[in-house]
Amino acid sequence: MSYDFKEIERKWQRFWQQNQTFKAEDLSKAPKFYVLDMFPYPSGAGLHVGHPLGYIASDIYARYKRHQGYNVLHPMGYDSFGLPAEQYAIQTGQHPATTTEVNSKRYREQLDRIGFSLDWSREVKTSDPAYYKHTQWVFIQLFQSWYDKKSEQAKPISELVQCFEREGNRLVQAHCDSDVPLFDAQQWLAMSELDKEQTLQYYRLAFLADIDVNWCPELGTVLANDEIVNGVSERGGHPVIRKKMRQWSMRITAYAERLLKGLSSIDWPQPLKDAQTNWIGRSEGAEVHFEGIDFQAKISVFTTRPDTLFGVSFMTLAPEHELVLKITTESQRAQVEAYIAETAMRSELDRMSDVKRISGVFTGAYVKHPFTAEPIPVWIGDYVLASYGTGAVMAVPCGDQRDYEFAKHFDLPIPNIFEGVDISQEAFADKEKTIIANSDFLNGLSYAKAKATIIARLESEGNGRGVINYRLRDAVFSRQRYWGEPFPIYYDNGIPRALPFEALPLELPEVEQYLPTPEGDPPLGNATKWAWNTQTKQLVDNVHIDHQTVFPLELNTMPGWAGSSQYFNRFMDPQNDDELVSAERVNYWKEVDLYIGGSEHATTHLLYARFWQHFMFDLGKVPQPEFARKLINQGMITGLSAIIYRKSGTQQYFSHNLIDHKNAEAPNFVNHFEKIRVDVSLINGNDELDIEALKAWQPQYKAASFELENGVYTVGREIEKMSKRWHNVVNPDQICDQYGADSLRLYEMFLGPLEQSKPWNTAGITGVHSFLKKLWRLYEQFNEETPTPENLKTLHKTIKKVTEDLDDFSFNTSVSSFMICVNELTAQKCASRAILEPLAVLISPYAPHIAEELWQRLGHAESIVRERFPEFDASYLVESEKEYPVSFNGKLRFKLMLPSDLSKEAIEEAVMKHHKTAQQLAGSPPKKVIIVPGKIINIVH
RNA sequence: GCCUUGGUGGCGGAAUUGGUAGACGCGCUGGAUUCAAAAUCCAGUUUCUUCGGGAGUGUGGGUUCGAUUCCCACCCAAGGUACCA
Repeated sequence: MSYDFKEIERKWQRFWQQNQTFKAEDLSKAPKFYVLDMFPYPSGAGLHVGHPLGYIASDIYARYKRHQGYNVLHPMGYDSFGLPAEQYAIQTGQHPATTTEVNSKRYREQLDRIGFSLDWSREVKTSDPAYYKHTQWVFIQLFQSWYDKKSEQAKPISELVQCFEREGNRLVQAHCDSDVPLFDAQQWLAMSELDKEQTLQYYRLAFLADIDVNWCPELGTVLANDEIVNGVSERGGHPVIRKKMRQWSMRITAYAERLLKGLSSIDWPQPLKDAQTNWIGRSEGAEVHFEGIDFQAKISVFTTRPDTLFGVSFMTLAPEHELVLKITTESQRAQVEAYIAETAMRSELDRMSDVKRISGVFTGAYVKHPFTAEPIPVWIGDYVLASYGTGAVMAVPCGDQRDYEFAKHFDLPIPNIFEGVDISQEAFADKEKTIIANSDFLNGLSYAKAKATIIARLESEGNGRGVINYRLRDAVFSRQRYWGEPFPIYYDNGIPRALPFEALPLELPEVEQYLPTPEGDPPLGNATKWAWNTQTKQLVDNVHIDHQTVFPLELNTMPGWAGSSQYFNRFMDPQNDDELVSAERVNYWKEVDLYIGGSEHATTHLLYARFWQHFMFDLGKVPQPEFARKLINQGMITGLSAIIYRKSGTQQYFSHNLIDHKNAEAPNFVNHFEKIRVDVSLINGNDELDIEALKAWQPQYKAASFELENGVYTVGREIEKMSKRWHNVVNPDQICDQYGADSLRLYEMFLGPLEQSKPWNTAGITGVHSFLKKLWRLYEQFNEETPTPENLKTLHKTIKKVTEDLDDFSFNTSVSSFMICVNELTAQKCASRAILEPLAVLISPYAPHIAEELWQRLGHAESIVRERFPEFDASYLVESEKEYPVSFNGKLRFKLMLPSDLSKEAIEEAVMKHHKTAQQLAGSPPKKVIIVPGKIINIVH
């Protein structure tokens, strides 16, 4: 009987489904293990072979852990809110929910064919009201919380209100807006409801604020910084402008320090940790206040080099700085205003394209140096950002290259405050080698000492303080879109109020059009009827849920990352209607033990999800502040595009090597041809084009002529992202049809290290496929014979390697080990049950369908899934490796390799024996004998 | 510019703590089987060579008896980030 993978795979997929083999048991006595993939957005294009890479790896690991006796949670769902479905809706009128439904069904079919051991009973969709009810709940909790710096955690806003009623806000240490006014209890009590609320908005973790946003007129929506690439929207490439709008924000900055510190407690890839660290951008320094000389104000600057305070020769403000117009002298006013207008005009794109340009204007104003009282001129310049630090810098040209260039350009003084340093060509910024000079009480001090000294002095004299600054900004949380979670918020005379939990979910209403309203409201402004939890209708009856009338609803929706920020907890308890997750369940499953997904989410999903998890931890709802203990970034599988070359202006196509790709003078230089990408399925393993198939593919090639080399047309190849556009997409269904799911799984792993990105090339799959056929044959006539030592060595060598590989996620080399194992056993003519049984278990995480079938063939009635993973026995290897010889490499060096677990006596004996041999061969006694314990002995002449 | 990761045959990639570089697979060459093909199996496949042996893991140094592996400098590629004071 031959290896009929189609039949086998169908049979076992059905078996697993019918028996619910992979259903995770909640609150089991067995140790838990939670393996999670980043859930996909179900796009219309379906899966290509790049998508399942991470899923296959996590599936292998999940199956391995089951073999080790763990109760494994391995769920899957869909991140189903998103812009493509909405844009499709705008174009076709098709409801995004319908599109999403169709697409996720297709995803499910494709995933099922690969044979994943997923617990589908826990499937979640972020666009499902039963799911986003809990996303809305988290939002309400954030809205009802503030961050207490004293205890370093979030607390209920009601506590804050009590405190205000008791003593005002003077003693409150909260993470809040810097410009919150101070008040006492009486003043608080005297405030109107609206004023009270506006004050609370400075403290809430989810709050409304007028902020400068990136507005994309084309999409009619606000974009986050990370949704903009090179000044245009990531999706669609539309222009983006700056605009002030009232928006919901998330006070993620409150958690900056904890998000930074938390990184050391989790096992995530270093590049990802670095990306988050840089994104948070902690810098330690000082705030220094400079008194105005001819105006009544202080200007504060943030600096990381307070030690260079005596090197200040001017100050630069951002053009948007609030004091600019106030301090500008009459003689400079025209120039300053012109400069401000000019910078406001410049788009982000312009600013980025010439960052090297030096520009600025003198305001005419002076401030006083806090120690020398020298007058310091105040300039404005667009290299200073309004949104970082205080929007003002003290310029120390001798110690900062940008200040240096600015000073050179405008002919400002460059005083030197460094001992023994030449600054005639460039600034000196090496902190480690700094010795301060010409700086009064700082002379002779190092960077660190000078910094500490001056901060102490600034603080004692009241003109500054040590501060820690972060680059991280609060996250804008409103989107002017339809296809997202509605905010559970209504407005009572302009006061935002949260809906009661009993009214949730506040469902996404039907609309006629998915575009903004003529009045410029978001798409939800088109809705006339809203649905809410009818069971509790009476509870919200006093809230007219109809934005047309007394209590308008919030019309924005939440951004894409809202739904993915707690889904990992929801999988623990997906049917729970009362809570996001019950305490009982989350205390059993705790956290994700292995999380696999792409690195593109480093500063978005992964940062926001950590933020929400820390918040949930503060609420006491989850036992761990970090949601994923270990994370692996799988690499991207790129496509290998196939290119044919058409001579410009003709219908003649030239084979790849008939074209000169380098020499621009050649008549057949590549520039005289058009590069056209054709479907990769038209190409065979040798890069040869099937011309007849090409003609059948697109009619335009029927009339074309082809210039061949050696009778074939060879295509050019280029590695690019897999995309329909480039015709280089390989569909996993095709592979499953032709070679089977087990071949696909093995091949994706065999392609290379999991974390590395690599091109897909279907040609190589025959290797793993014929391996499976060999494996199949090996089991064809199993017997009950006792295995030979040689057989056992082969088996245990493989067990050792595969176990090690699984433990450090080098799945690619395991596939090689399996191949070697099967080749050796075939050569040894071994079909002993004692060998084949453990081998089937060993291989089952990688190729589960064939393993199940072989297991059954060995006479087992039960599925292989709960079988224990075979244990490695070192004695089988040692026995046969004792034979290792002394080697003589021609350079009077002798090496003796011994098995790793010999006794000390045995090693000494071996050394003495080979010492003699060495002497005989070399004609002289060895100079030295190097013994690396347990491993290798070198005898050197 | 800065941060990170990487650079090994025609190709994807192996190589324990430094210890026979190129495992395994693809491709290619030759052979067996076959009327023939497919499939399968066997052998060979870094490179140069006067067949003795040289050279060789991006480049140049260093440490070492010994370096793909460790250290220093540089080059190249990919990804992230950017006037962050």
